[in-house]
Amino acid sequence: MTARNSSETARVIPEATVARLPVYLRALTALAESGIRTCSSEDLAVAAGVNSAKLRKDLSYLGSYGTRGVGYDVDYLRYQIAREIGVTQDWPVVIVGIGNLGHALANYSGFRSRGFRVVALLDADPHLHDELVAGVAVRPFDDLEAIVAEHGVAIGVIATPAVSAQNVADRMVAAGITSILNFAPSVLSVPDGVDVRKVDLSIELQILAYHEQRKAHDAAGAALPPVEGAAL
Amino acid sequence: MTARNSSETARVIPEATVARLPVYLRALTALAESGIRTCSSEDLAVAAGVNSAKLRKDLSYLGSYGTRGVGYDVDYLRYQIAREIGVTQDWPVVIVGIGNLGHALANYSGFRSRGFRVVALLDADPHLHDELVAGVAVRPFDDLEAIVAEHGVAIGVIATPAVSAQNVADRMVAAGITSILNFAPSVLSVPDGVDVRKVDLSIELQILAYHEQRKAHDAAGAALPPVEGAAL
DNA sequence: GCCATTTTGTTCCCACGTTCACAAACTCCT
DNA sequence: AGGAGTTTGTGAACGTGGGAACAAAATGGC
Repeated sequence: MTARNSSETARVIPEATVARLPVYLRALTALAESGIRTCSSEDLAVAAGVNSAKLRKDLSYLGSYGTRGVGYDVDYLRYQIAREIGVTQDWPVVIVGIGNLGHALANYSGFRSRGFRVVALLDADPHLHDELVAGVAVRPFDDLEAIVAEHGVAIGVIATPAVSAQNVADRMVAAGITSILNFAPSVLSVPDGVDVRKVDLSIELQILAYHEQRKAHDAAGAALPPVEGAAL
Repeated sequence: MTARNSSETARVIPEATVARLPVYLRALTALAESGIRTCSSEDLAVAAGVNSAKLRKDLSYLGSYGTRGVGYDVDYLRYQIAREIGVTQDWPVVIVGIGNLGHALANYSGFRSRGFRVVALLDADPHLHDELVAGVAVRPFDDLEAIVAEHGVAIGVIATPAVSAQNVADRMVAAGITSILNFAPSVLSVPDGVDVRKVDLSIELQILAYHEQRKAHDAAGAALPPVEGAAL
């Protein structure tokens, strides 16, 4: 029951909607770059790959930013979503674990262009220290606390092997980080109030493999005659 | 109604359950490596970071592999889940787009250890051709069809820039690939029967940023008096 | 053999998310 | 100005998923 700002209405955006807002943002940016000034919910829904009713309901959680009979002003809606997500401000980020994936993340241009600024790359391996990756020098993991304090870092990215991940997360939380993006294949336990999101490359492939196997299985089952030979 | 195997029951596993099976598999592997032979649903639930009731319900979709009053045999359950997902067999995979992320994916050991074999790395850039990445030579993108046909590839990974992603997906589908893991920040349109899963690094960060902003906002809102009354 | 104990498998119920369908509201044309 | 045509915003129905609670089944002690 914290005090609510009077200018905001209900202000309870469902988690599923939050996860789609960045997709809408990207679609709106693409439309804007095509020179399109106005779009209908149907247009935007197609660009974002969702149902238009869902899109309208999602946007309605933010407010009434469209005009009936007309549609949405691309730039205006884009700004409103960006403000809602928080990407109009600058988010300092630290990346821990500069292996192959850490390299790729440090070089990923999609971060900087969306308000995320990589302020430090950390690794426990001394051989990597002072090496420049994407123009940023790799520093010792023990510098974590100083860097977090100096830059006011709230978001940390873990790209270490699984065995180190929990230790890194503990140190991050102790240093004051409250949001963690975890690429290590391990379950992190963190205190309440700390958000963790997990990206697991091999899990995604395994989900695909399951469906792939089912396709093959179903096809074989449909192709073979169920009557003969299939002794029960 | 396609013909069903007589030994299988309903065999409709919810999507949410499918997404968790790889997590259970990983947790079981960790338990097995610790020398644990038997575990309760509670033990496994803790290791996987889920509720034990949910875990039991998930496993019940596969069959009755536990023993009441005892628990689950770790190795047996591990095999059953692996078989259900399909990771007991070998899945040839092609990766298209050998930039920073493509490099990281090619080197990711979590693939090979789970039944996924990278049979080819493809890139349109001739400068990369014949370069060895993780022991595999980079080949021209135009070799896609030949490689898919030769190895019977069903799963493709897209790690190209956004502008190329749809074209790569179209070529993959035409070549016979029916499951795509897309790391490019773009919405792919594919025909029915083709599965696409999307991993978007910057979207994950944006979701964290939203929650981070809300934390800061709530804290400020609790400390400061309401600002302006924007009544209608 | 029988009871107490443990733990699974399942049922029931609630909350969340998705989709349909439609009234409200805006533009444009005559 | 008024009506026809669009398109948003939302209420209501529907489906999926999560969690508590419990009956069923196994073990072990006596």
